[in-house]
Amino acid sequence: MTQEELFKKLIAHCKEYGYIFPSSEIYDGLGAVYDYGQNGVELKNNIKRYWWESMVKLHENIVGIDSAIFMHPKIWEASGHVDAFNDPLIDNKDSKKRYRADVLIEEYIAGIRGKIDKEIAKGKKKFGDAFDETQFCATNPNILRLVEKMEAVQNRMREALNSDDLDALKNLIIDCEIACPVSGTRNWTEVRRFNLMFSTQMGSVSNDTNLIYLRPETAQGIFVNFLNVQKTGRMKIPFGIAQIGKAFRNEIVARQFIFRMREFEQMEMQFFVRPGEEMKWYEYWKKARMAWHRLLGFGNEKYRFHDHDKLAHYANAAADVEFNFPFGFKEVEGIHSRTDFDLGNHQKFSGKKIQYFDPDTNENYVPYVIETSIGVDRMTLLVLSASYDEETVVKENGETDERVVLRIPPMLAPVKFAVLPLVKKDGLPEKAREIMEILKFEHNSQYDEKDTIGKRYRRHDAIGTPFCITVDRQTLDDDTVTVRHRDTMEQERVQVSALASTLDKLVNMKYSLLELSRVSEI
RNA sequence: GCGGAAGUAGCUCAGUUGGUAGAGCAUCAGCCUUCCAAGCUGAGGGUCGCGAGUUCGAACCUCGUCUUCCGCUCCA
Repeated sequence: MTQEELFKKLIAHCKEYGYIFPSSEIYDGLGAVYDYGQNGVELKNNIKRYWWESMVKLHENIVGIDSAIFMHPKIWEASGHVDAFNDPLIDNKDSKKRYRADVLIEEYIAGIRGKIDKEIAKGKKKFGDAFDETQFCATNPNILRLVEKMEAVQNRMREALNSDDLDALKNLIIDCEIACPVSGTRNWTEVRRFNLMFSTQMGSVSNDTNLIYLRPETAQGIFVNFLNVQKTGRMKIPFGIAQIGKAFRNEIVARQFIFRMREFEQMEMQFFVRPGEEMKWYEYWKKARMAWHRLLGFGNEKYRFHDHDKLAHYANAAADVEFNFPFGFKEVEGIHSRTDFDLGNHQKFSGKKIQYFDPDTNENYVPYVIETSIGVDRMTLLVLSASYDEETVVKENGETDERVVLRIPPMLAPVKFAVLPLVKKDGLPEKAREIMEILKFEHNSQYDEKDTIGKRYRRHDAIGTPFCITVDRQTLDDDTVTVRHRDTMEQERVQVSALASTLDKLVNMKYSLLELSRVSEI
């Protein structure tokens, strides 16, 4: 089976077993929007809890917040999103390549500048020591012509960008005879502007409304609350603020199931540090985050770091945690050293002093920030794709059979226990209900008496239930049940009175967190 | 956005040169009772993605449109 087939099967499985549905499906769906079903929401909540507790519960210097999706429009100017997320784009119809229209023109201008430099170099060679660059440029006809052309192009571009005239940009590209570097043709589409931020209006009176953006990332909610949290929580640097929440990006291309959605959920933690110490903490968080991933036990070889060469406008170091999805190694989490860019810019744009007085150094400064930012939906997809397995089982009579099993780490599984009476008579259902009444207060449990026991086991394999507890006639005699393990299909007999405590060790998240706190110590 | 592939029951898919829809599994009810999915009986469920066009007649042909998957690009 190819990875592509596997991915398609996974998507079908997610729908069939109540994990993930296309949004608005009865109306033909809505592009790149998905809903989580009865099992998906449990898995997603467990992932969020694993993250939140590993951050907020295990670190006494990390606290959480929950900031609003609507924020003051100026925040997105300060963060750089208004500029960075608002590109004029143009496609070459032959090569199918997409470019930023202004970048194409900038490159063209750079080309002219190169020609001018060449002319100057020629002049230098010709006149030697007597060469006067200013004089030369003011008189050389070739240079004068090139400069005039360059300035004309620059002016036209500036004018077009300032007046938001996309047709003028297109015309400029046509007039300059700019060709696609790949195809070499000048077969261009219209210039279009893609604002990656969703917007809406705030205020109900139409002529008195403000344009409000849906946040494209949760991080800014943390930065603008830096002082609130630092002061009210009496936080001392280094400390972190964590947040889980929805963010929205109007992606041009949103695909690959829940990997890239227009509405998505992030788990972000901004860690504030003393300037100059950021690289130490950057390394710390790279290590700590990788440990968090690896503890899930999907195999260390499925993860790798991708260090960025080209950095975003806010960062001085950045790495991605990549996971080997069915469609290749892709980013699931980013760890960024954001310097003082965000807090500094908010200080500038808001006019409020956003600084920290460090009692150890007796200094006031704008803290540096290390960010860890992970996509909840991507993490959910990671768990599902890593857990999905089609296993060939050999039956007692020698025949082979296939079972589909989601090997979700027990602490993340939507349903922990299934309580099953072997048959639907002789008081077994009643006994099973009794056990159910105990277990349902411990962990998410399901009762099922329909169909043969084998069918029920397979049904729970398919949704990833780690343990099936089967009540048989022997249970009525000695108060023991069979515990059937999802991964090995092995069974053991356990006293009903010991059931909750025995199984708790296998499914309770706290044991994993304990393990994590050991491995992340530096 | 452009190109490629696809869309028929909850799922996987049949459906002949155009003649008003089928199977298996699943679901529900009942019978049976057996620790690894296929025992028996019965039932429900589809305006064939949507909209036009051609035709006496369209799941099938034509056009448009929507959605999904793959490639290009970006990112959590």
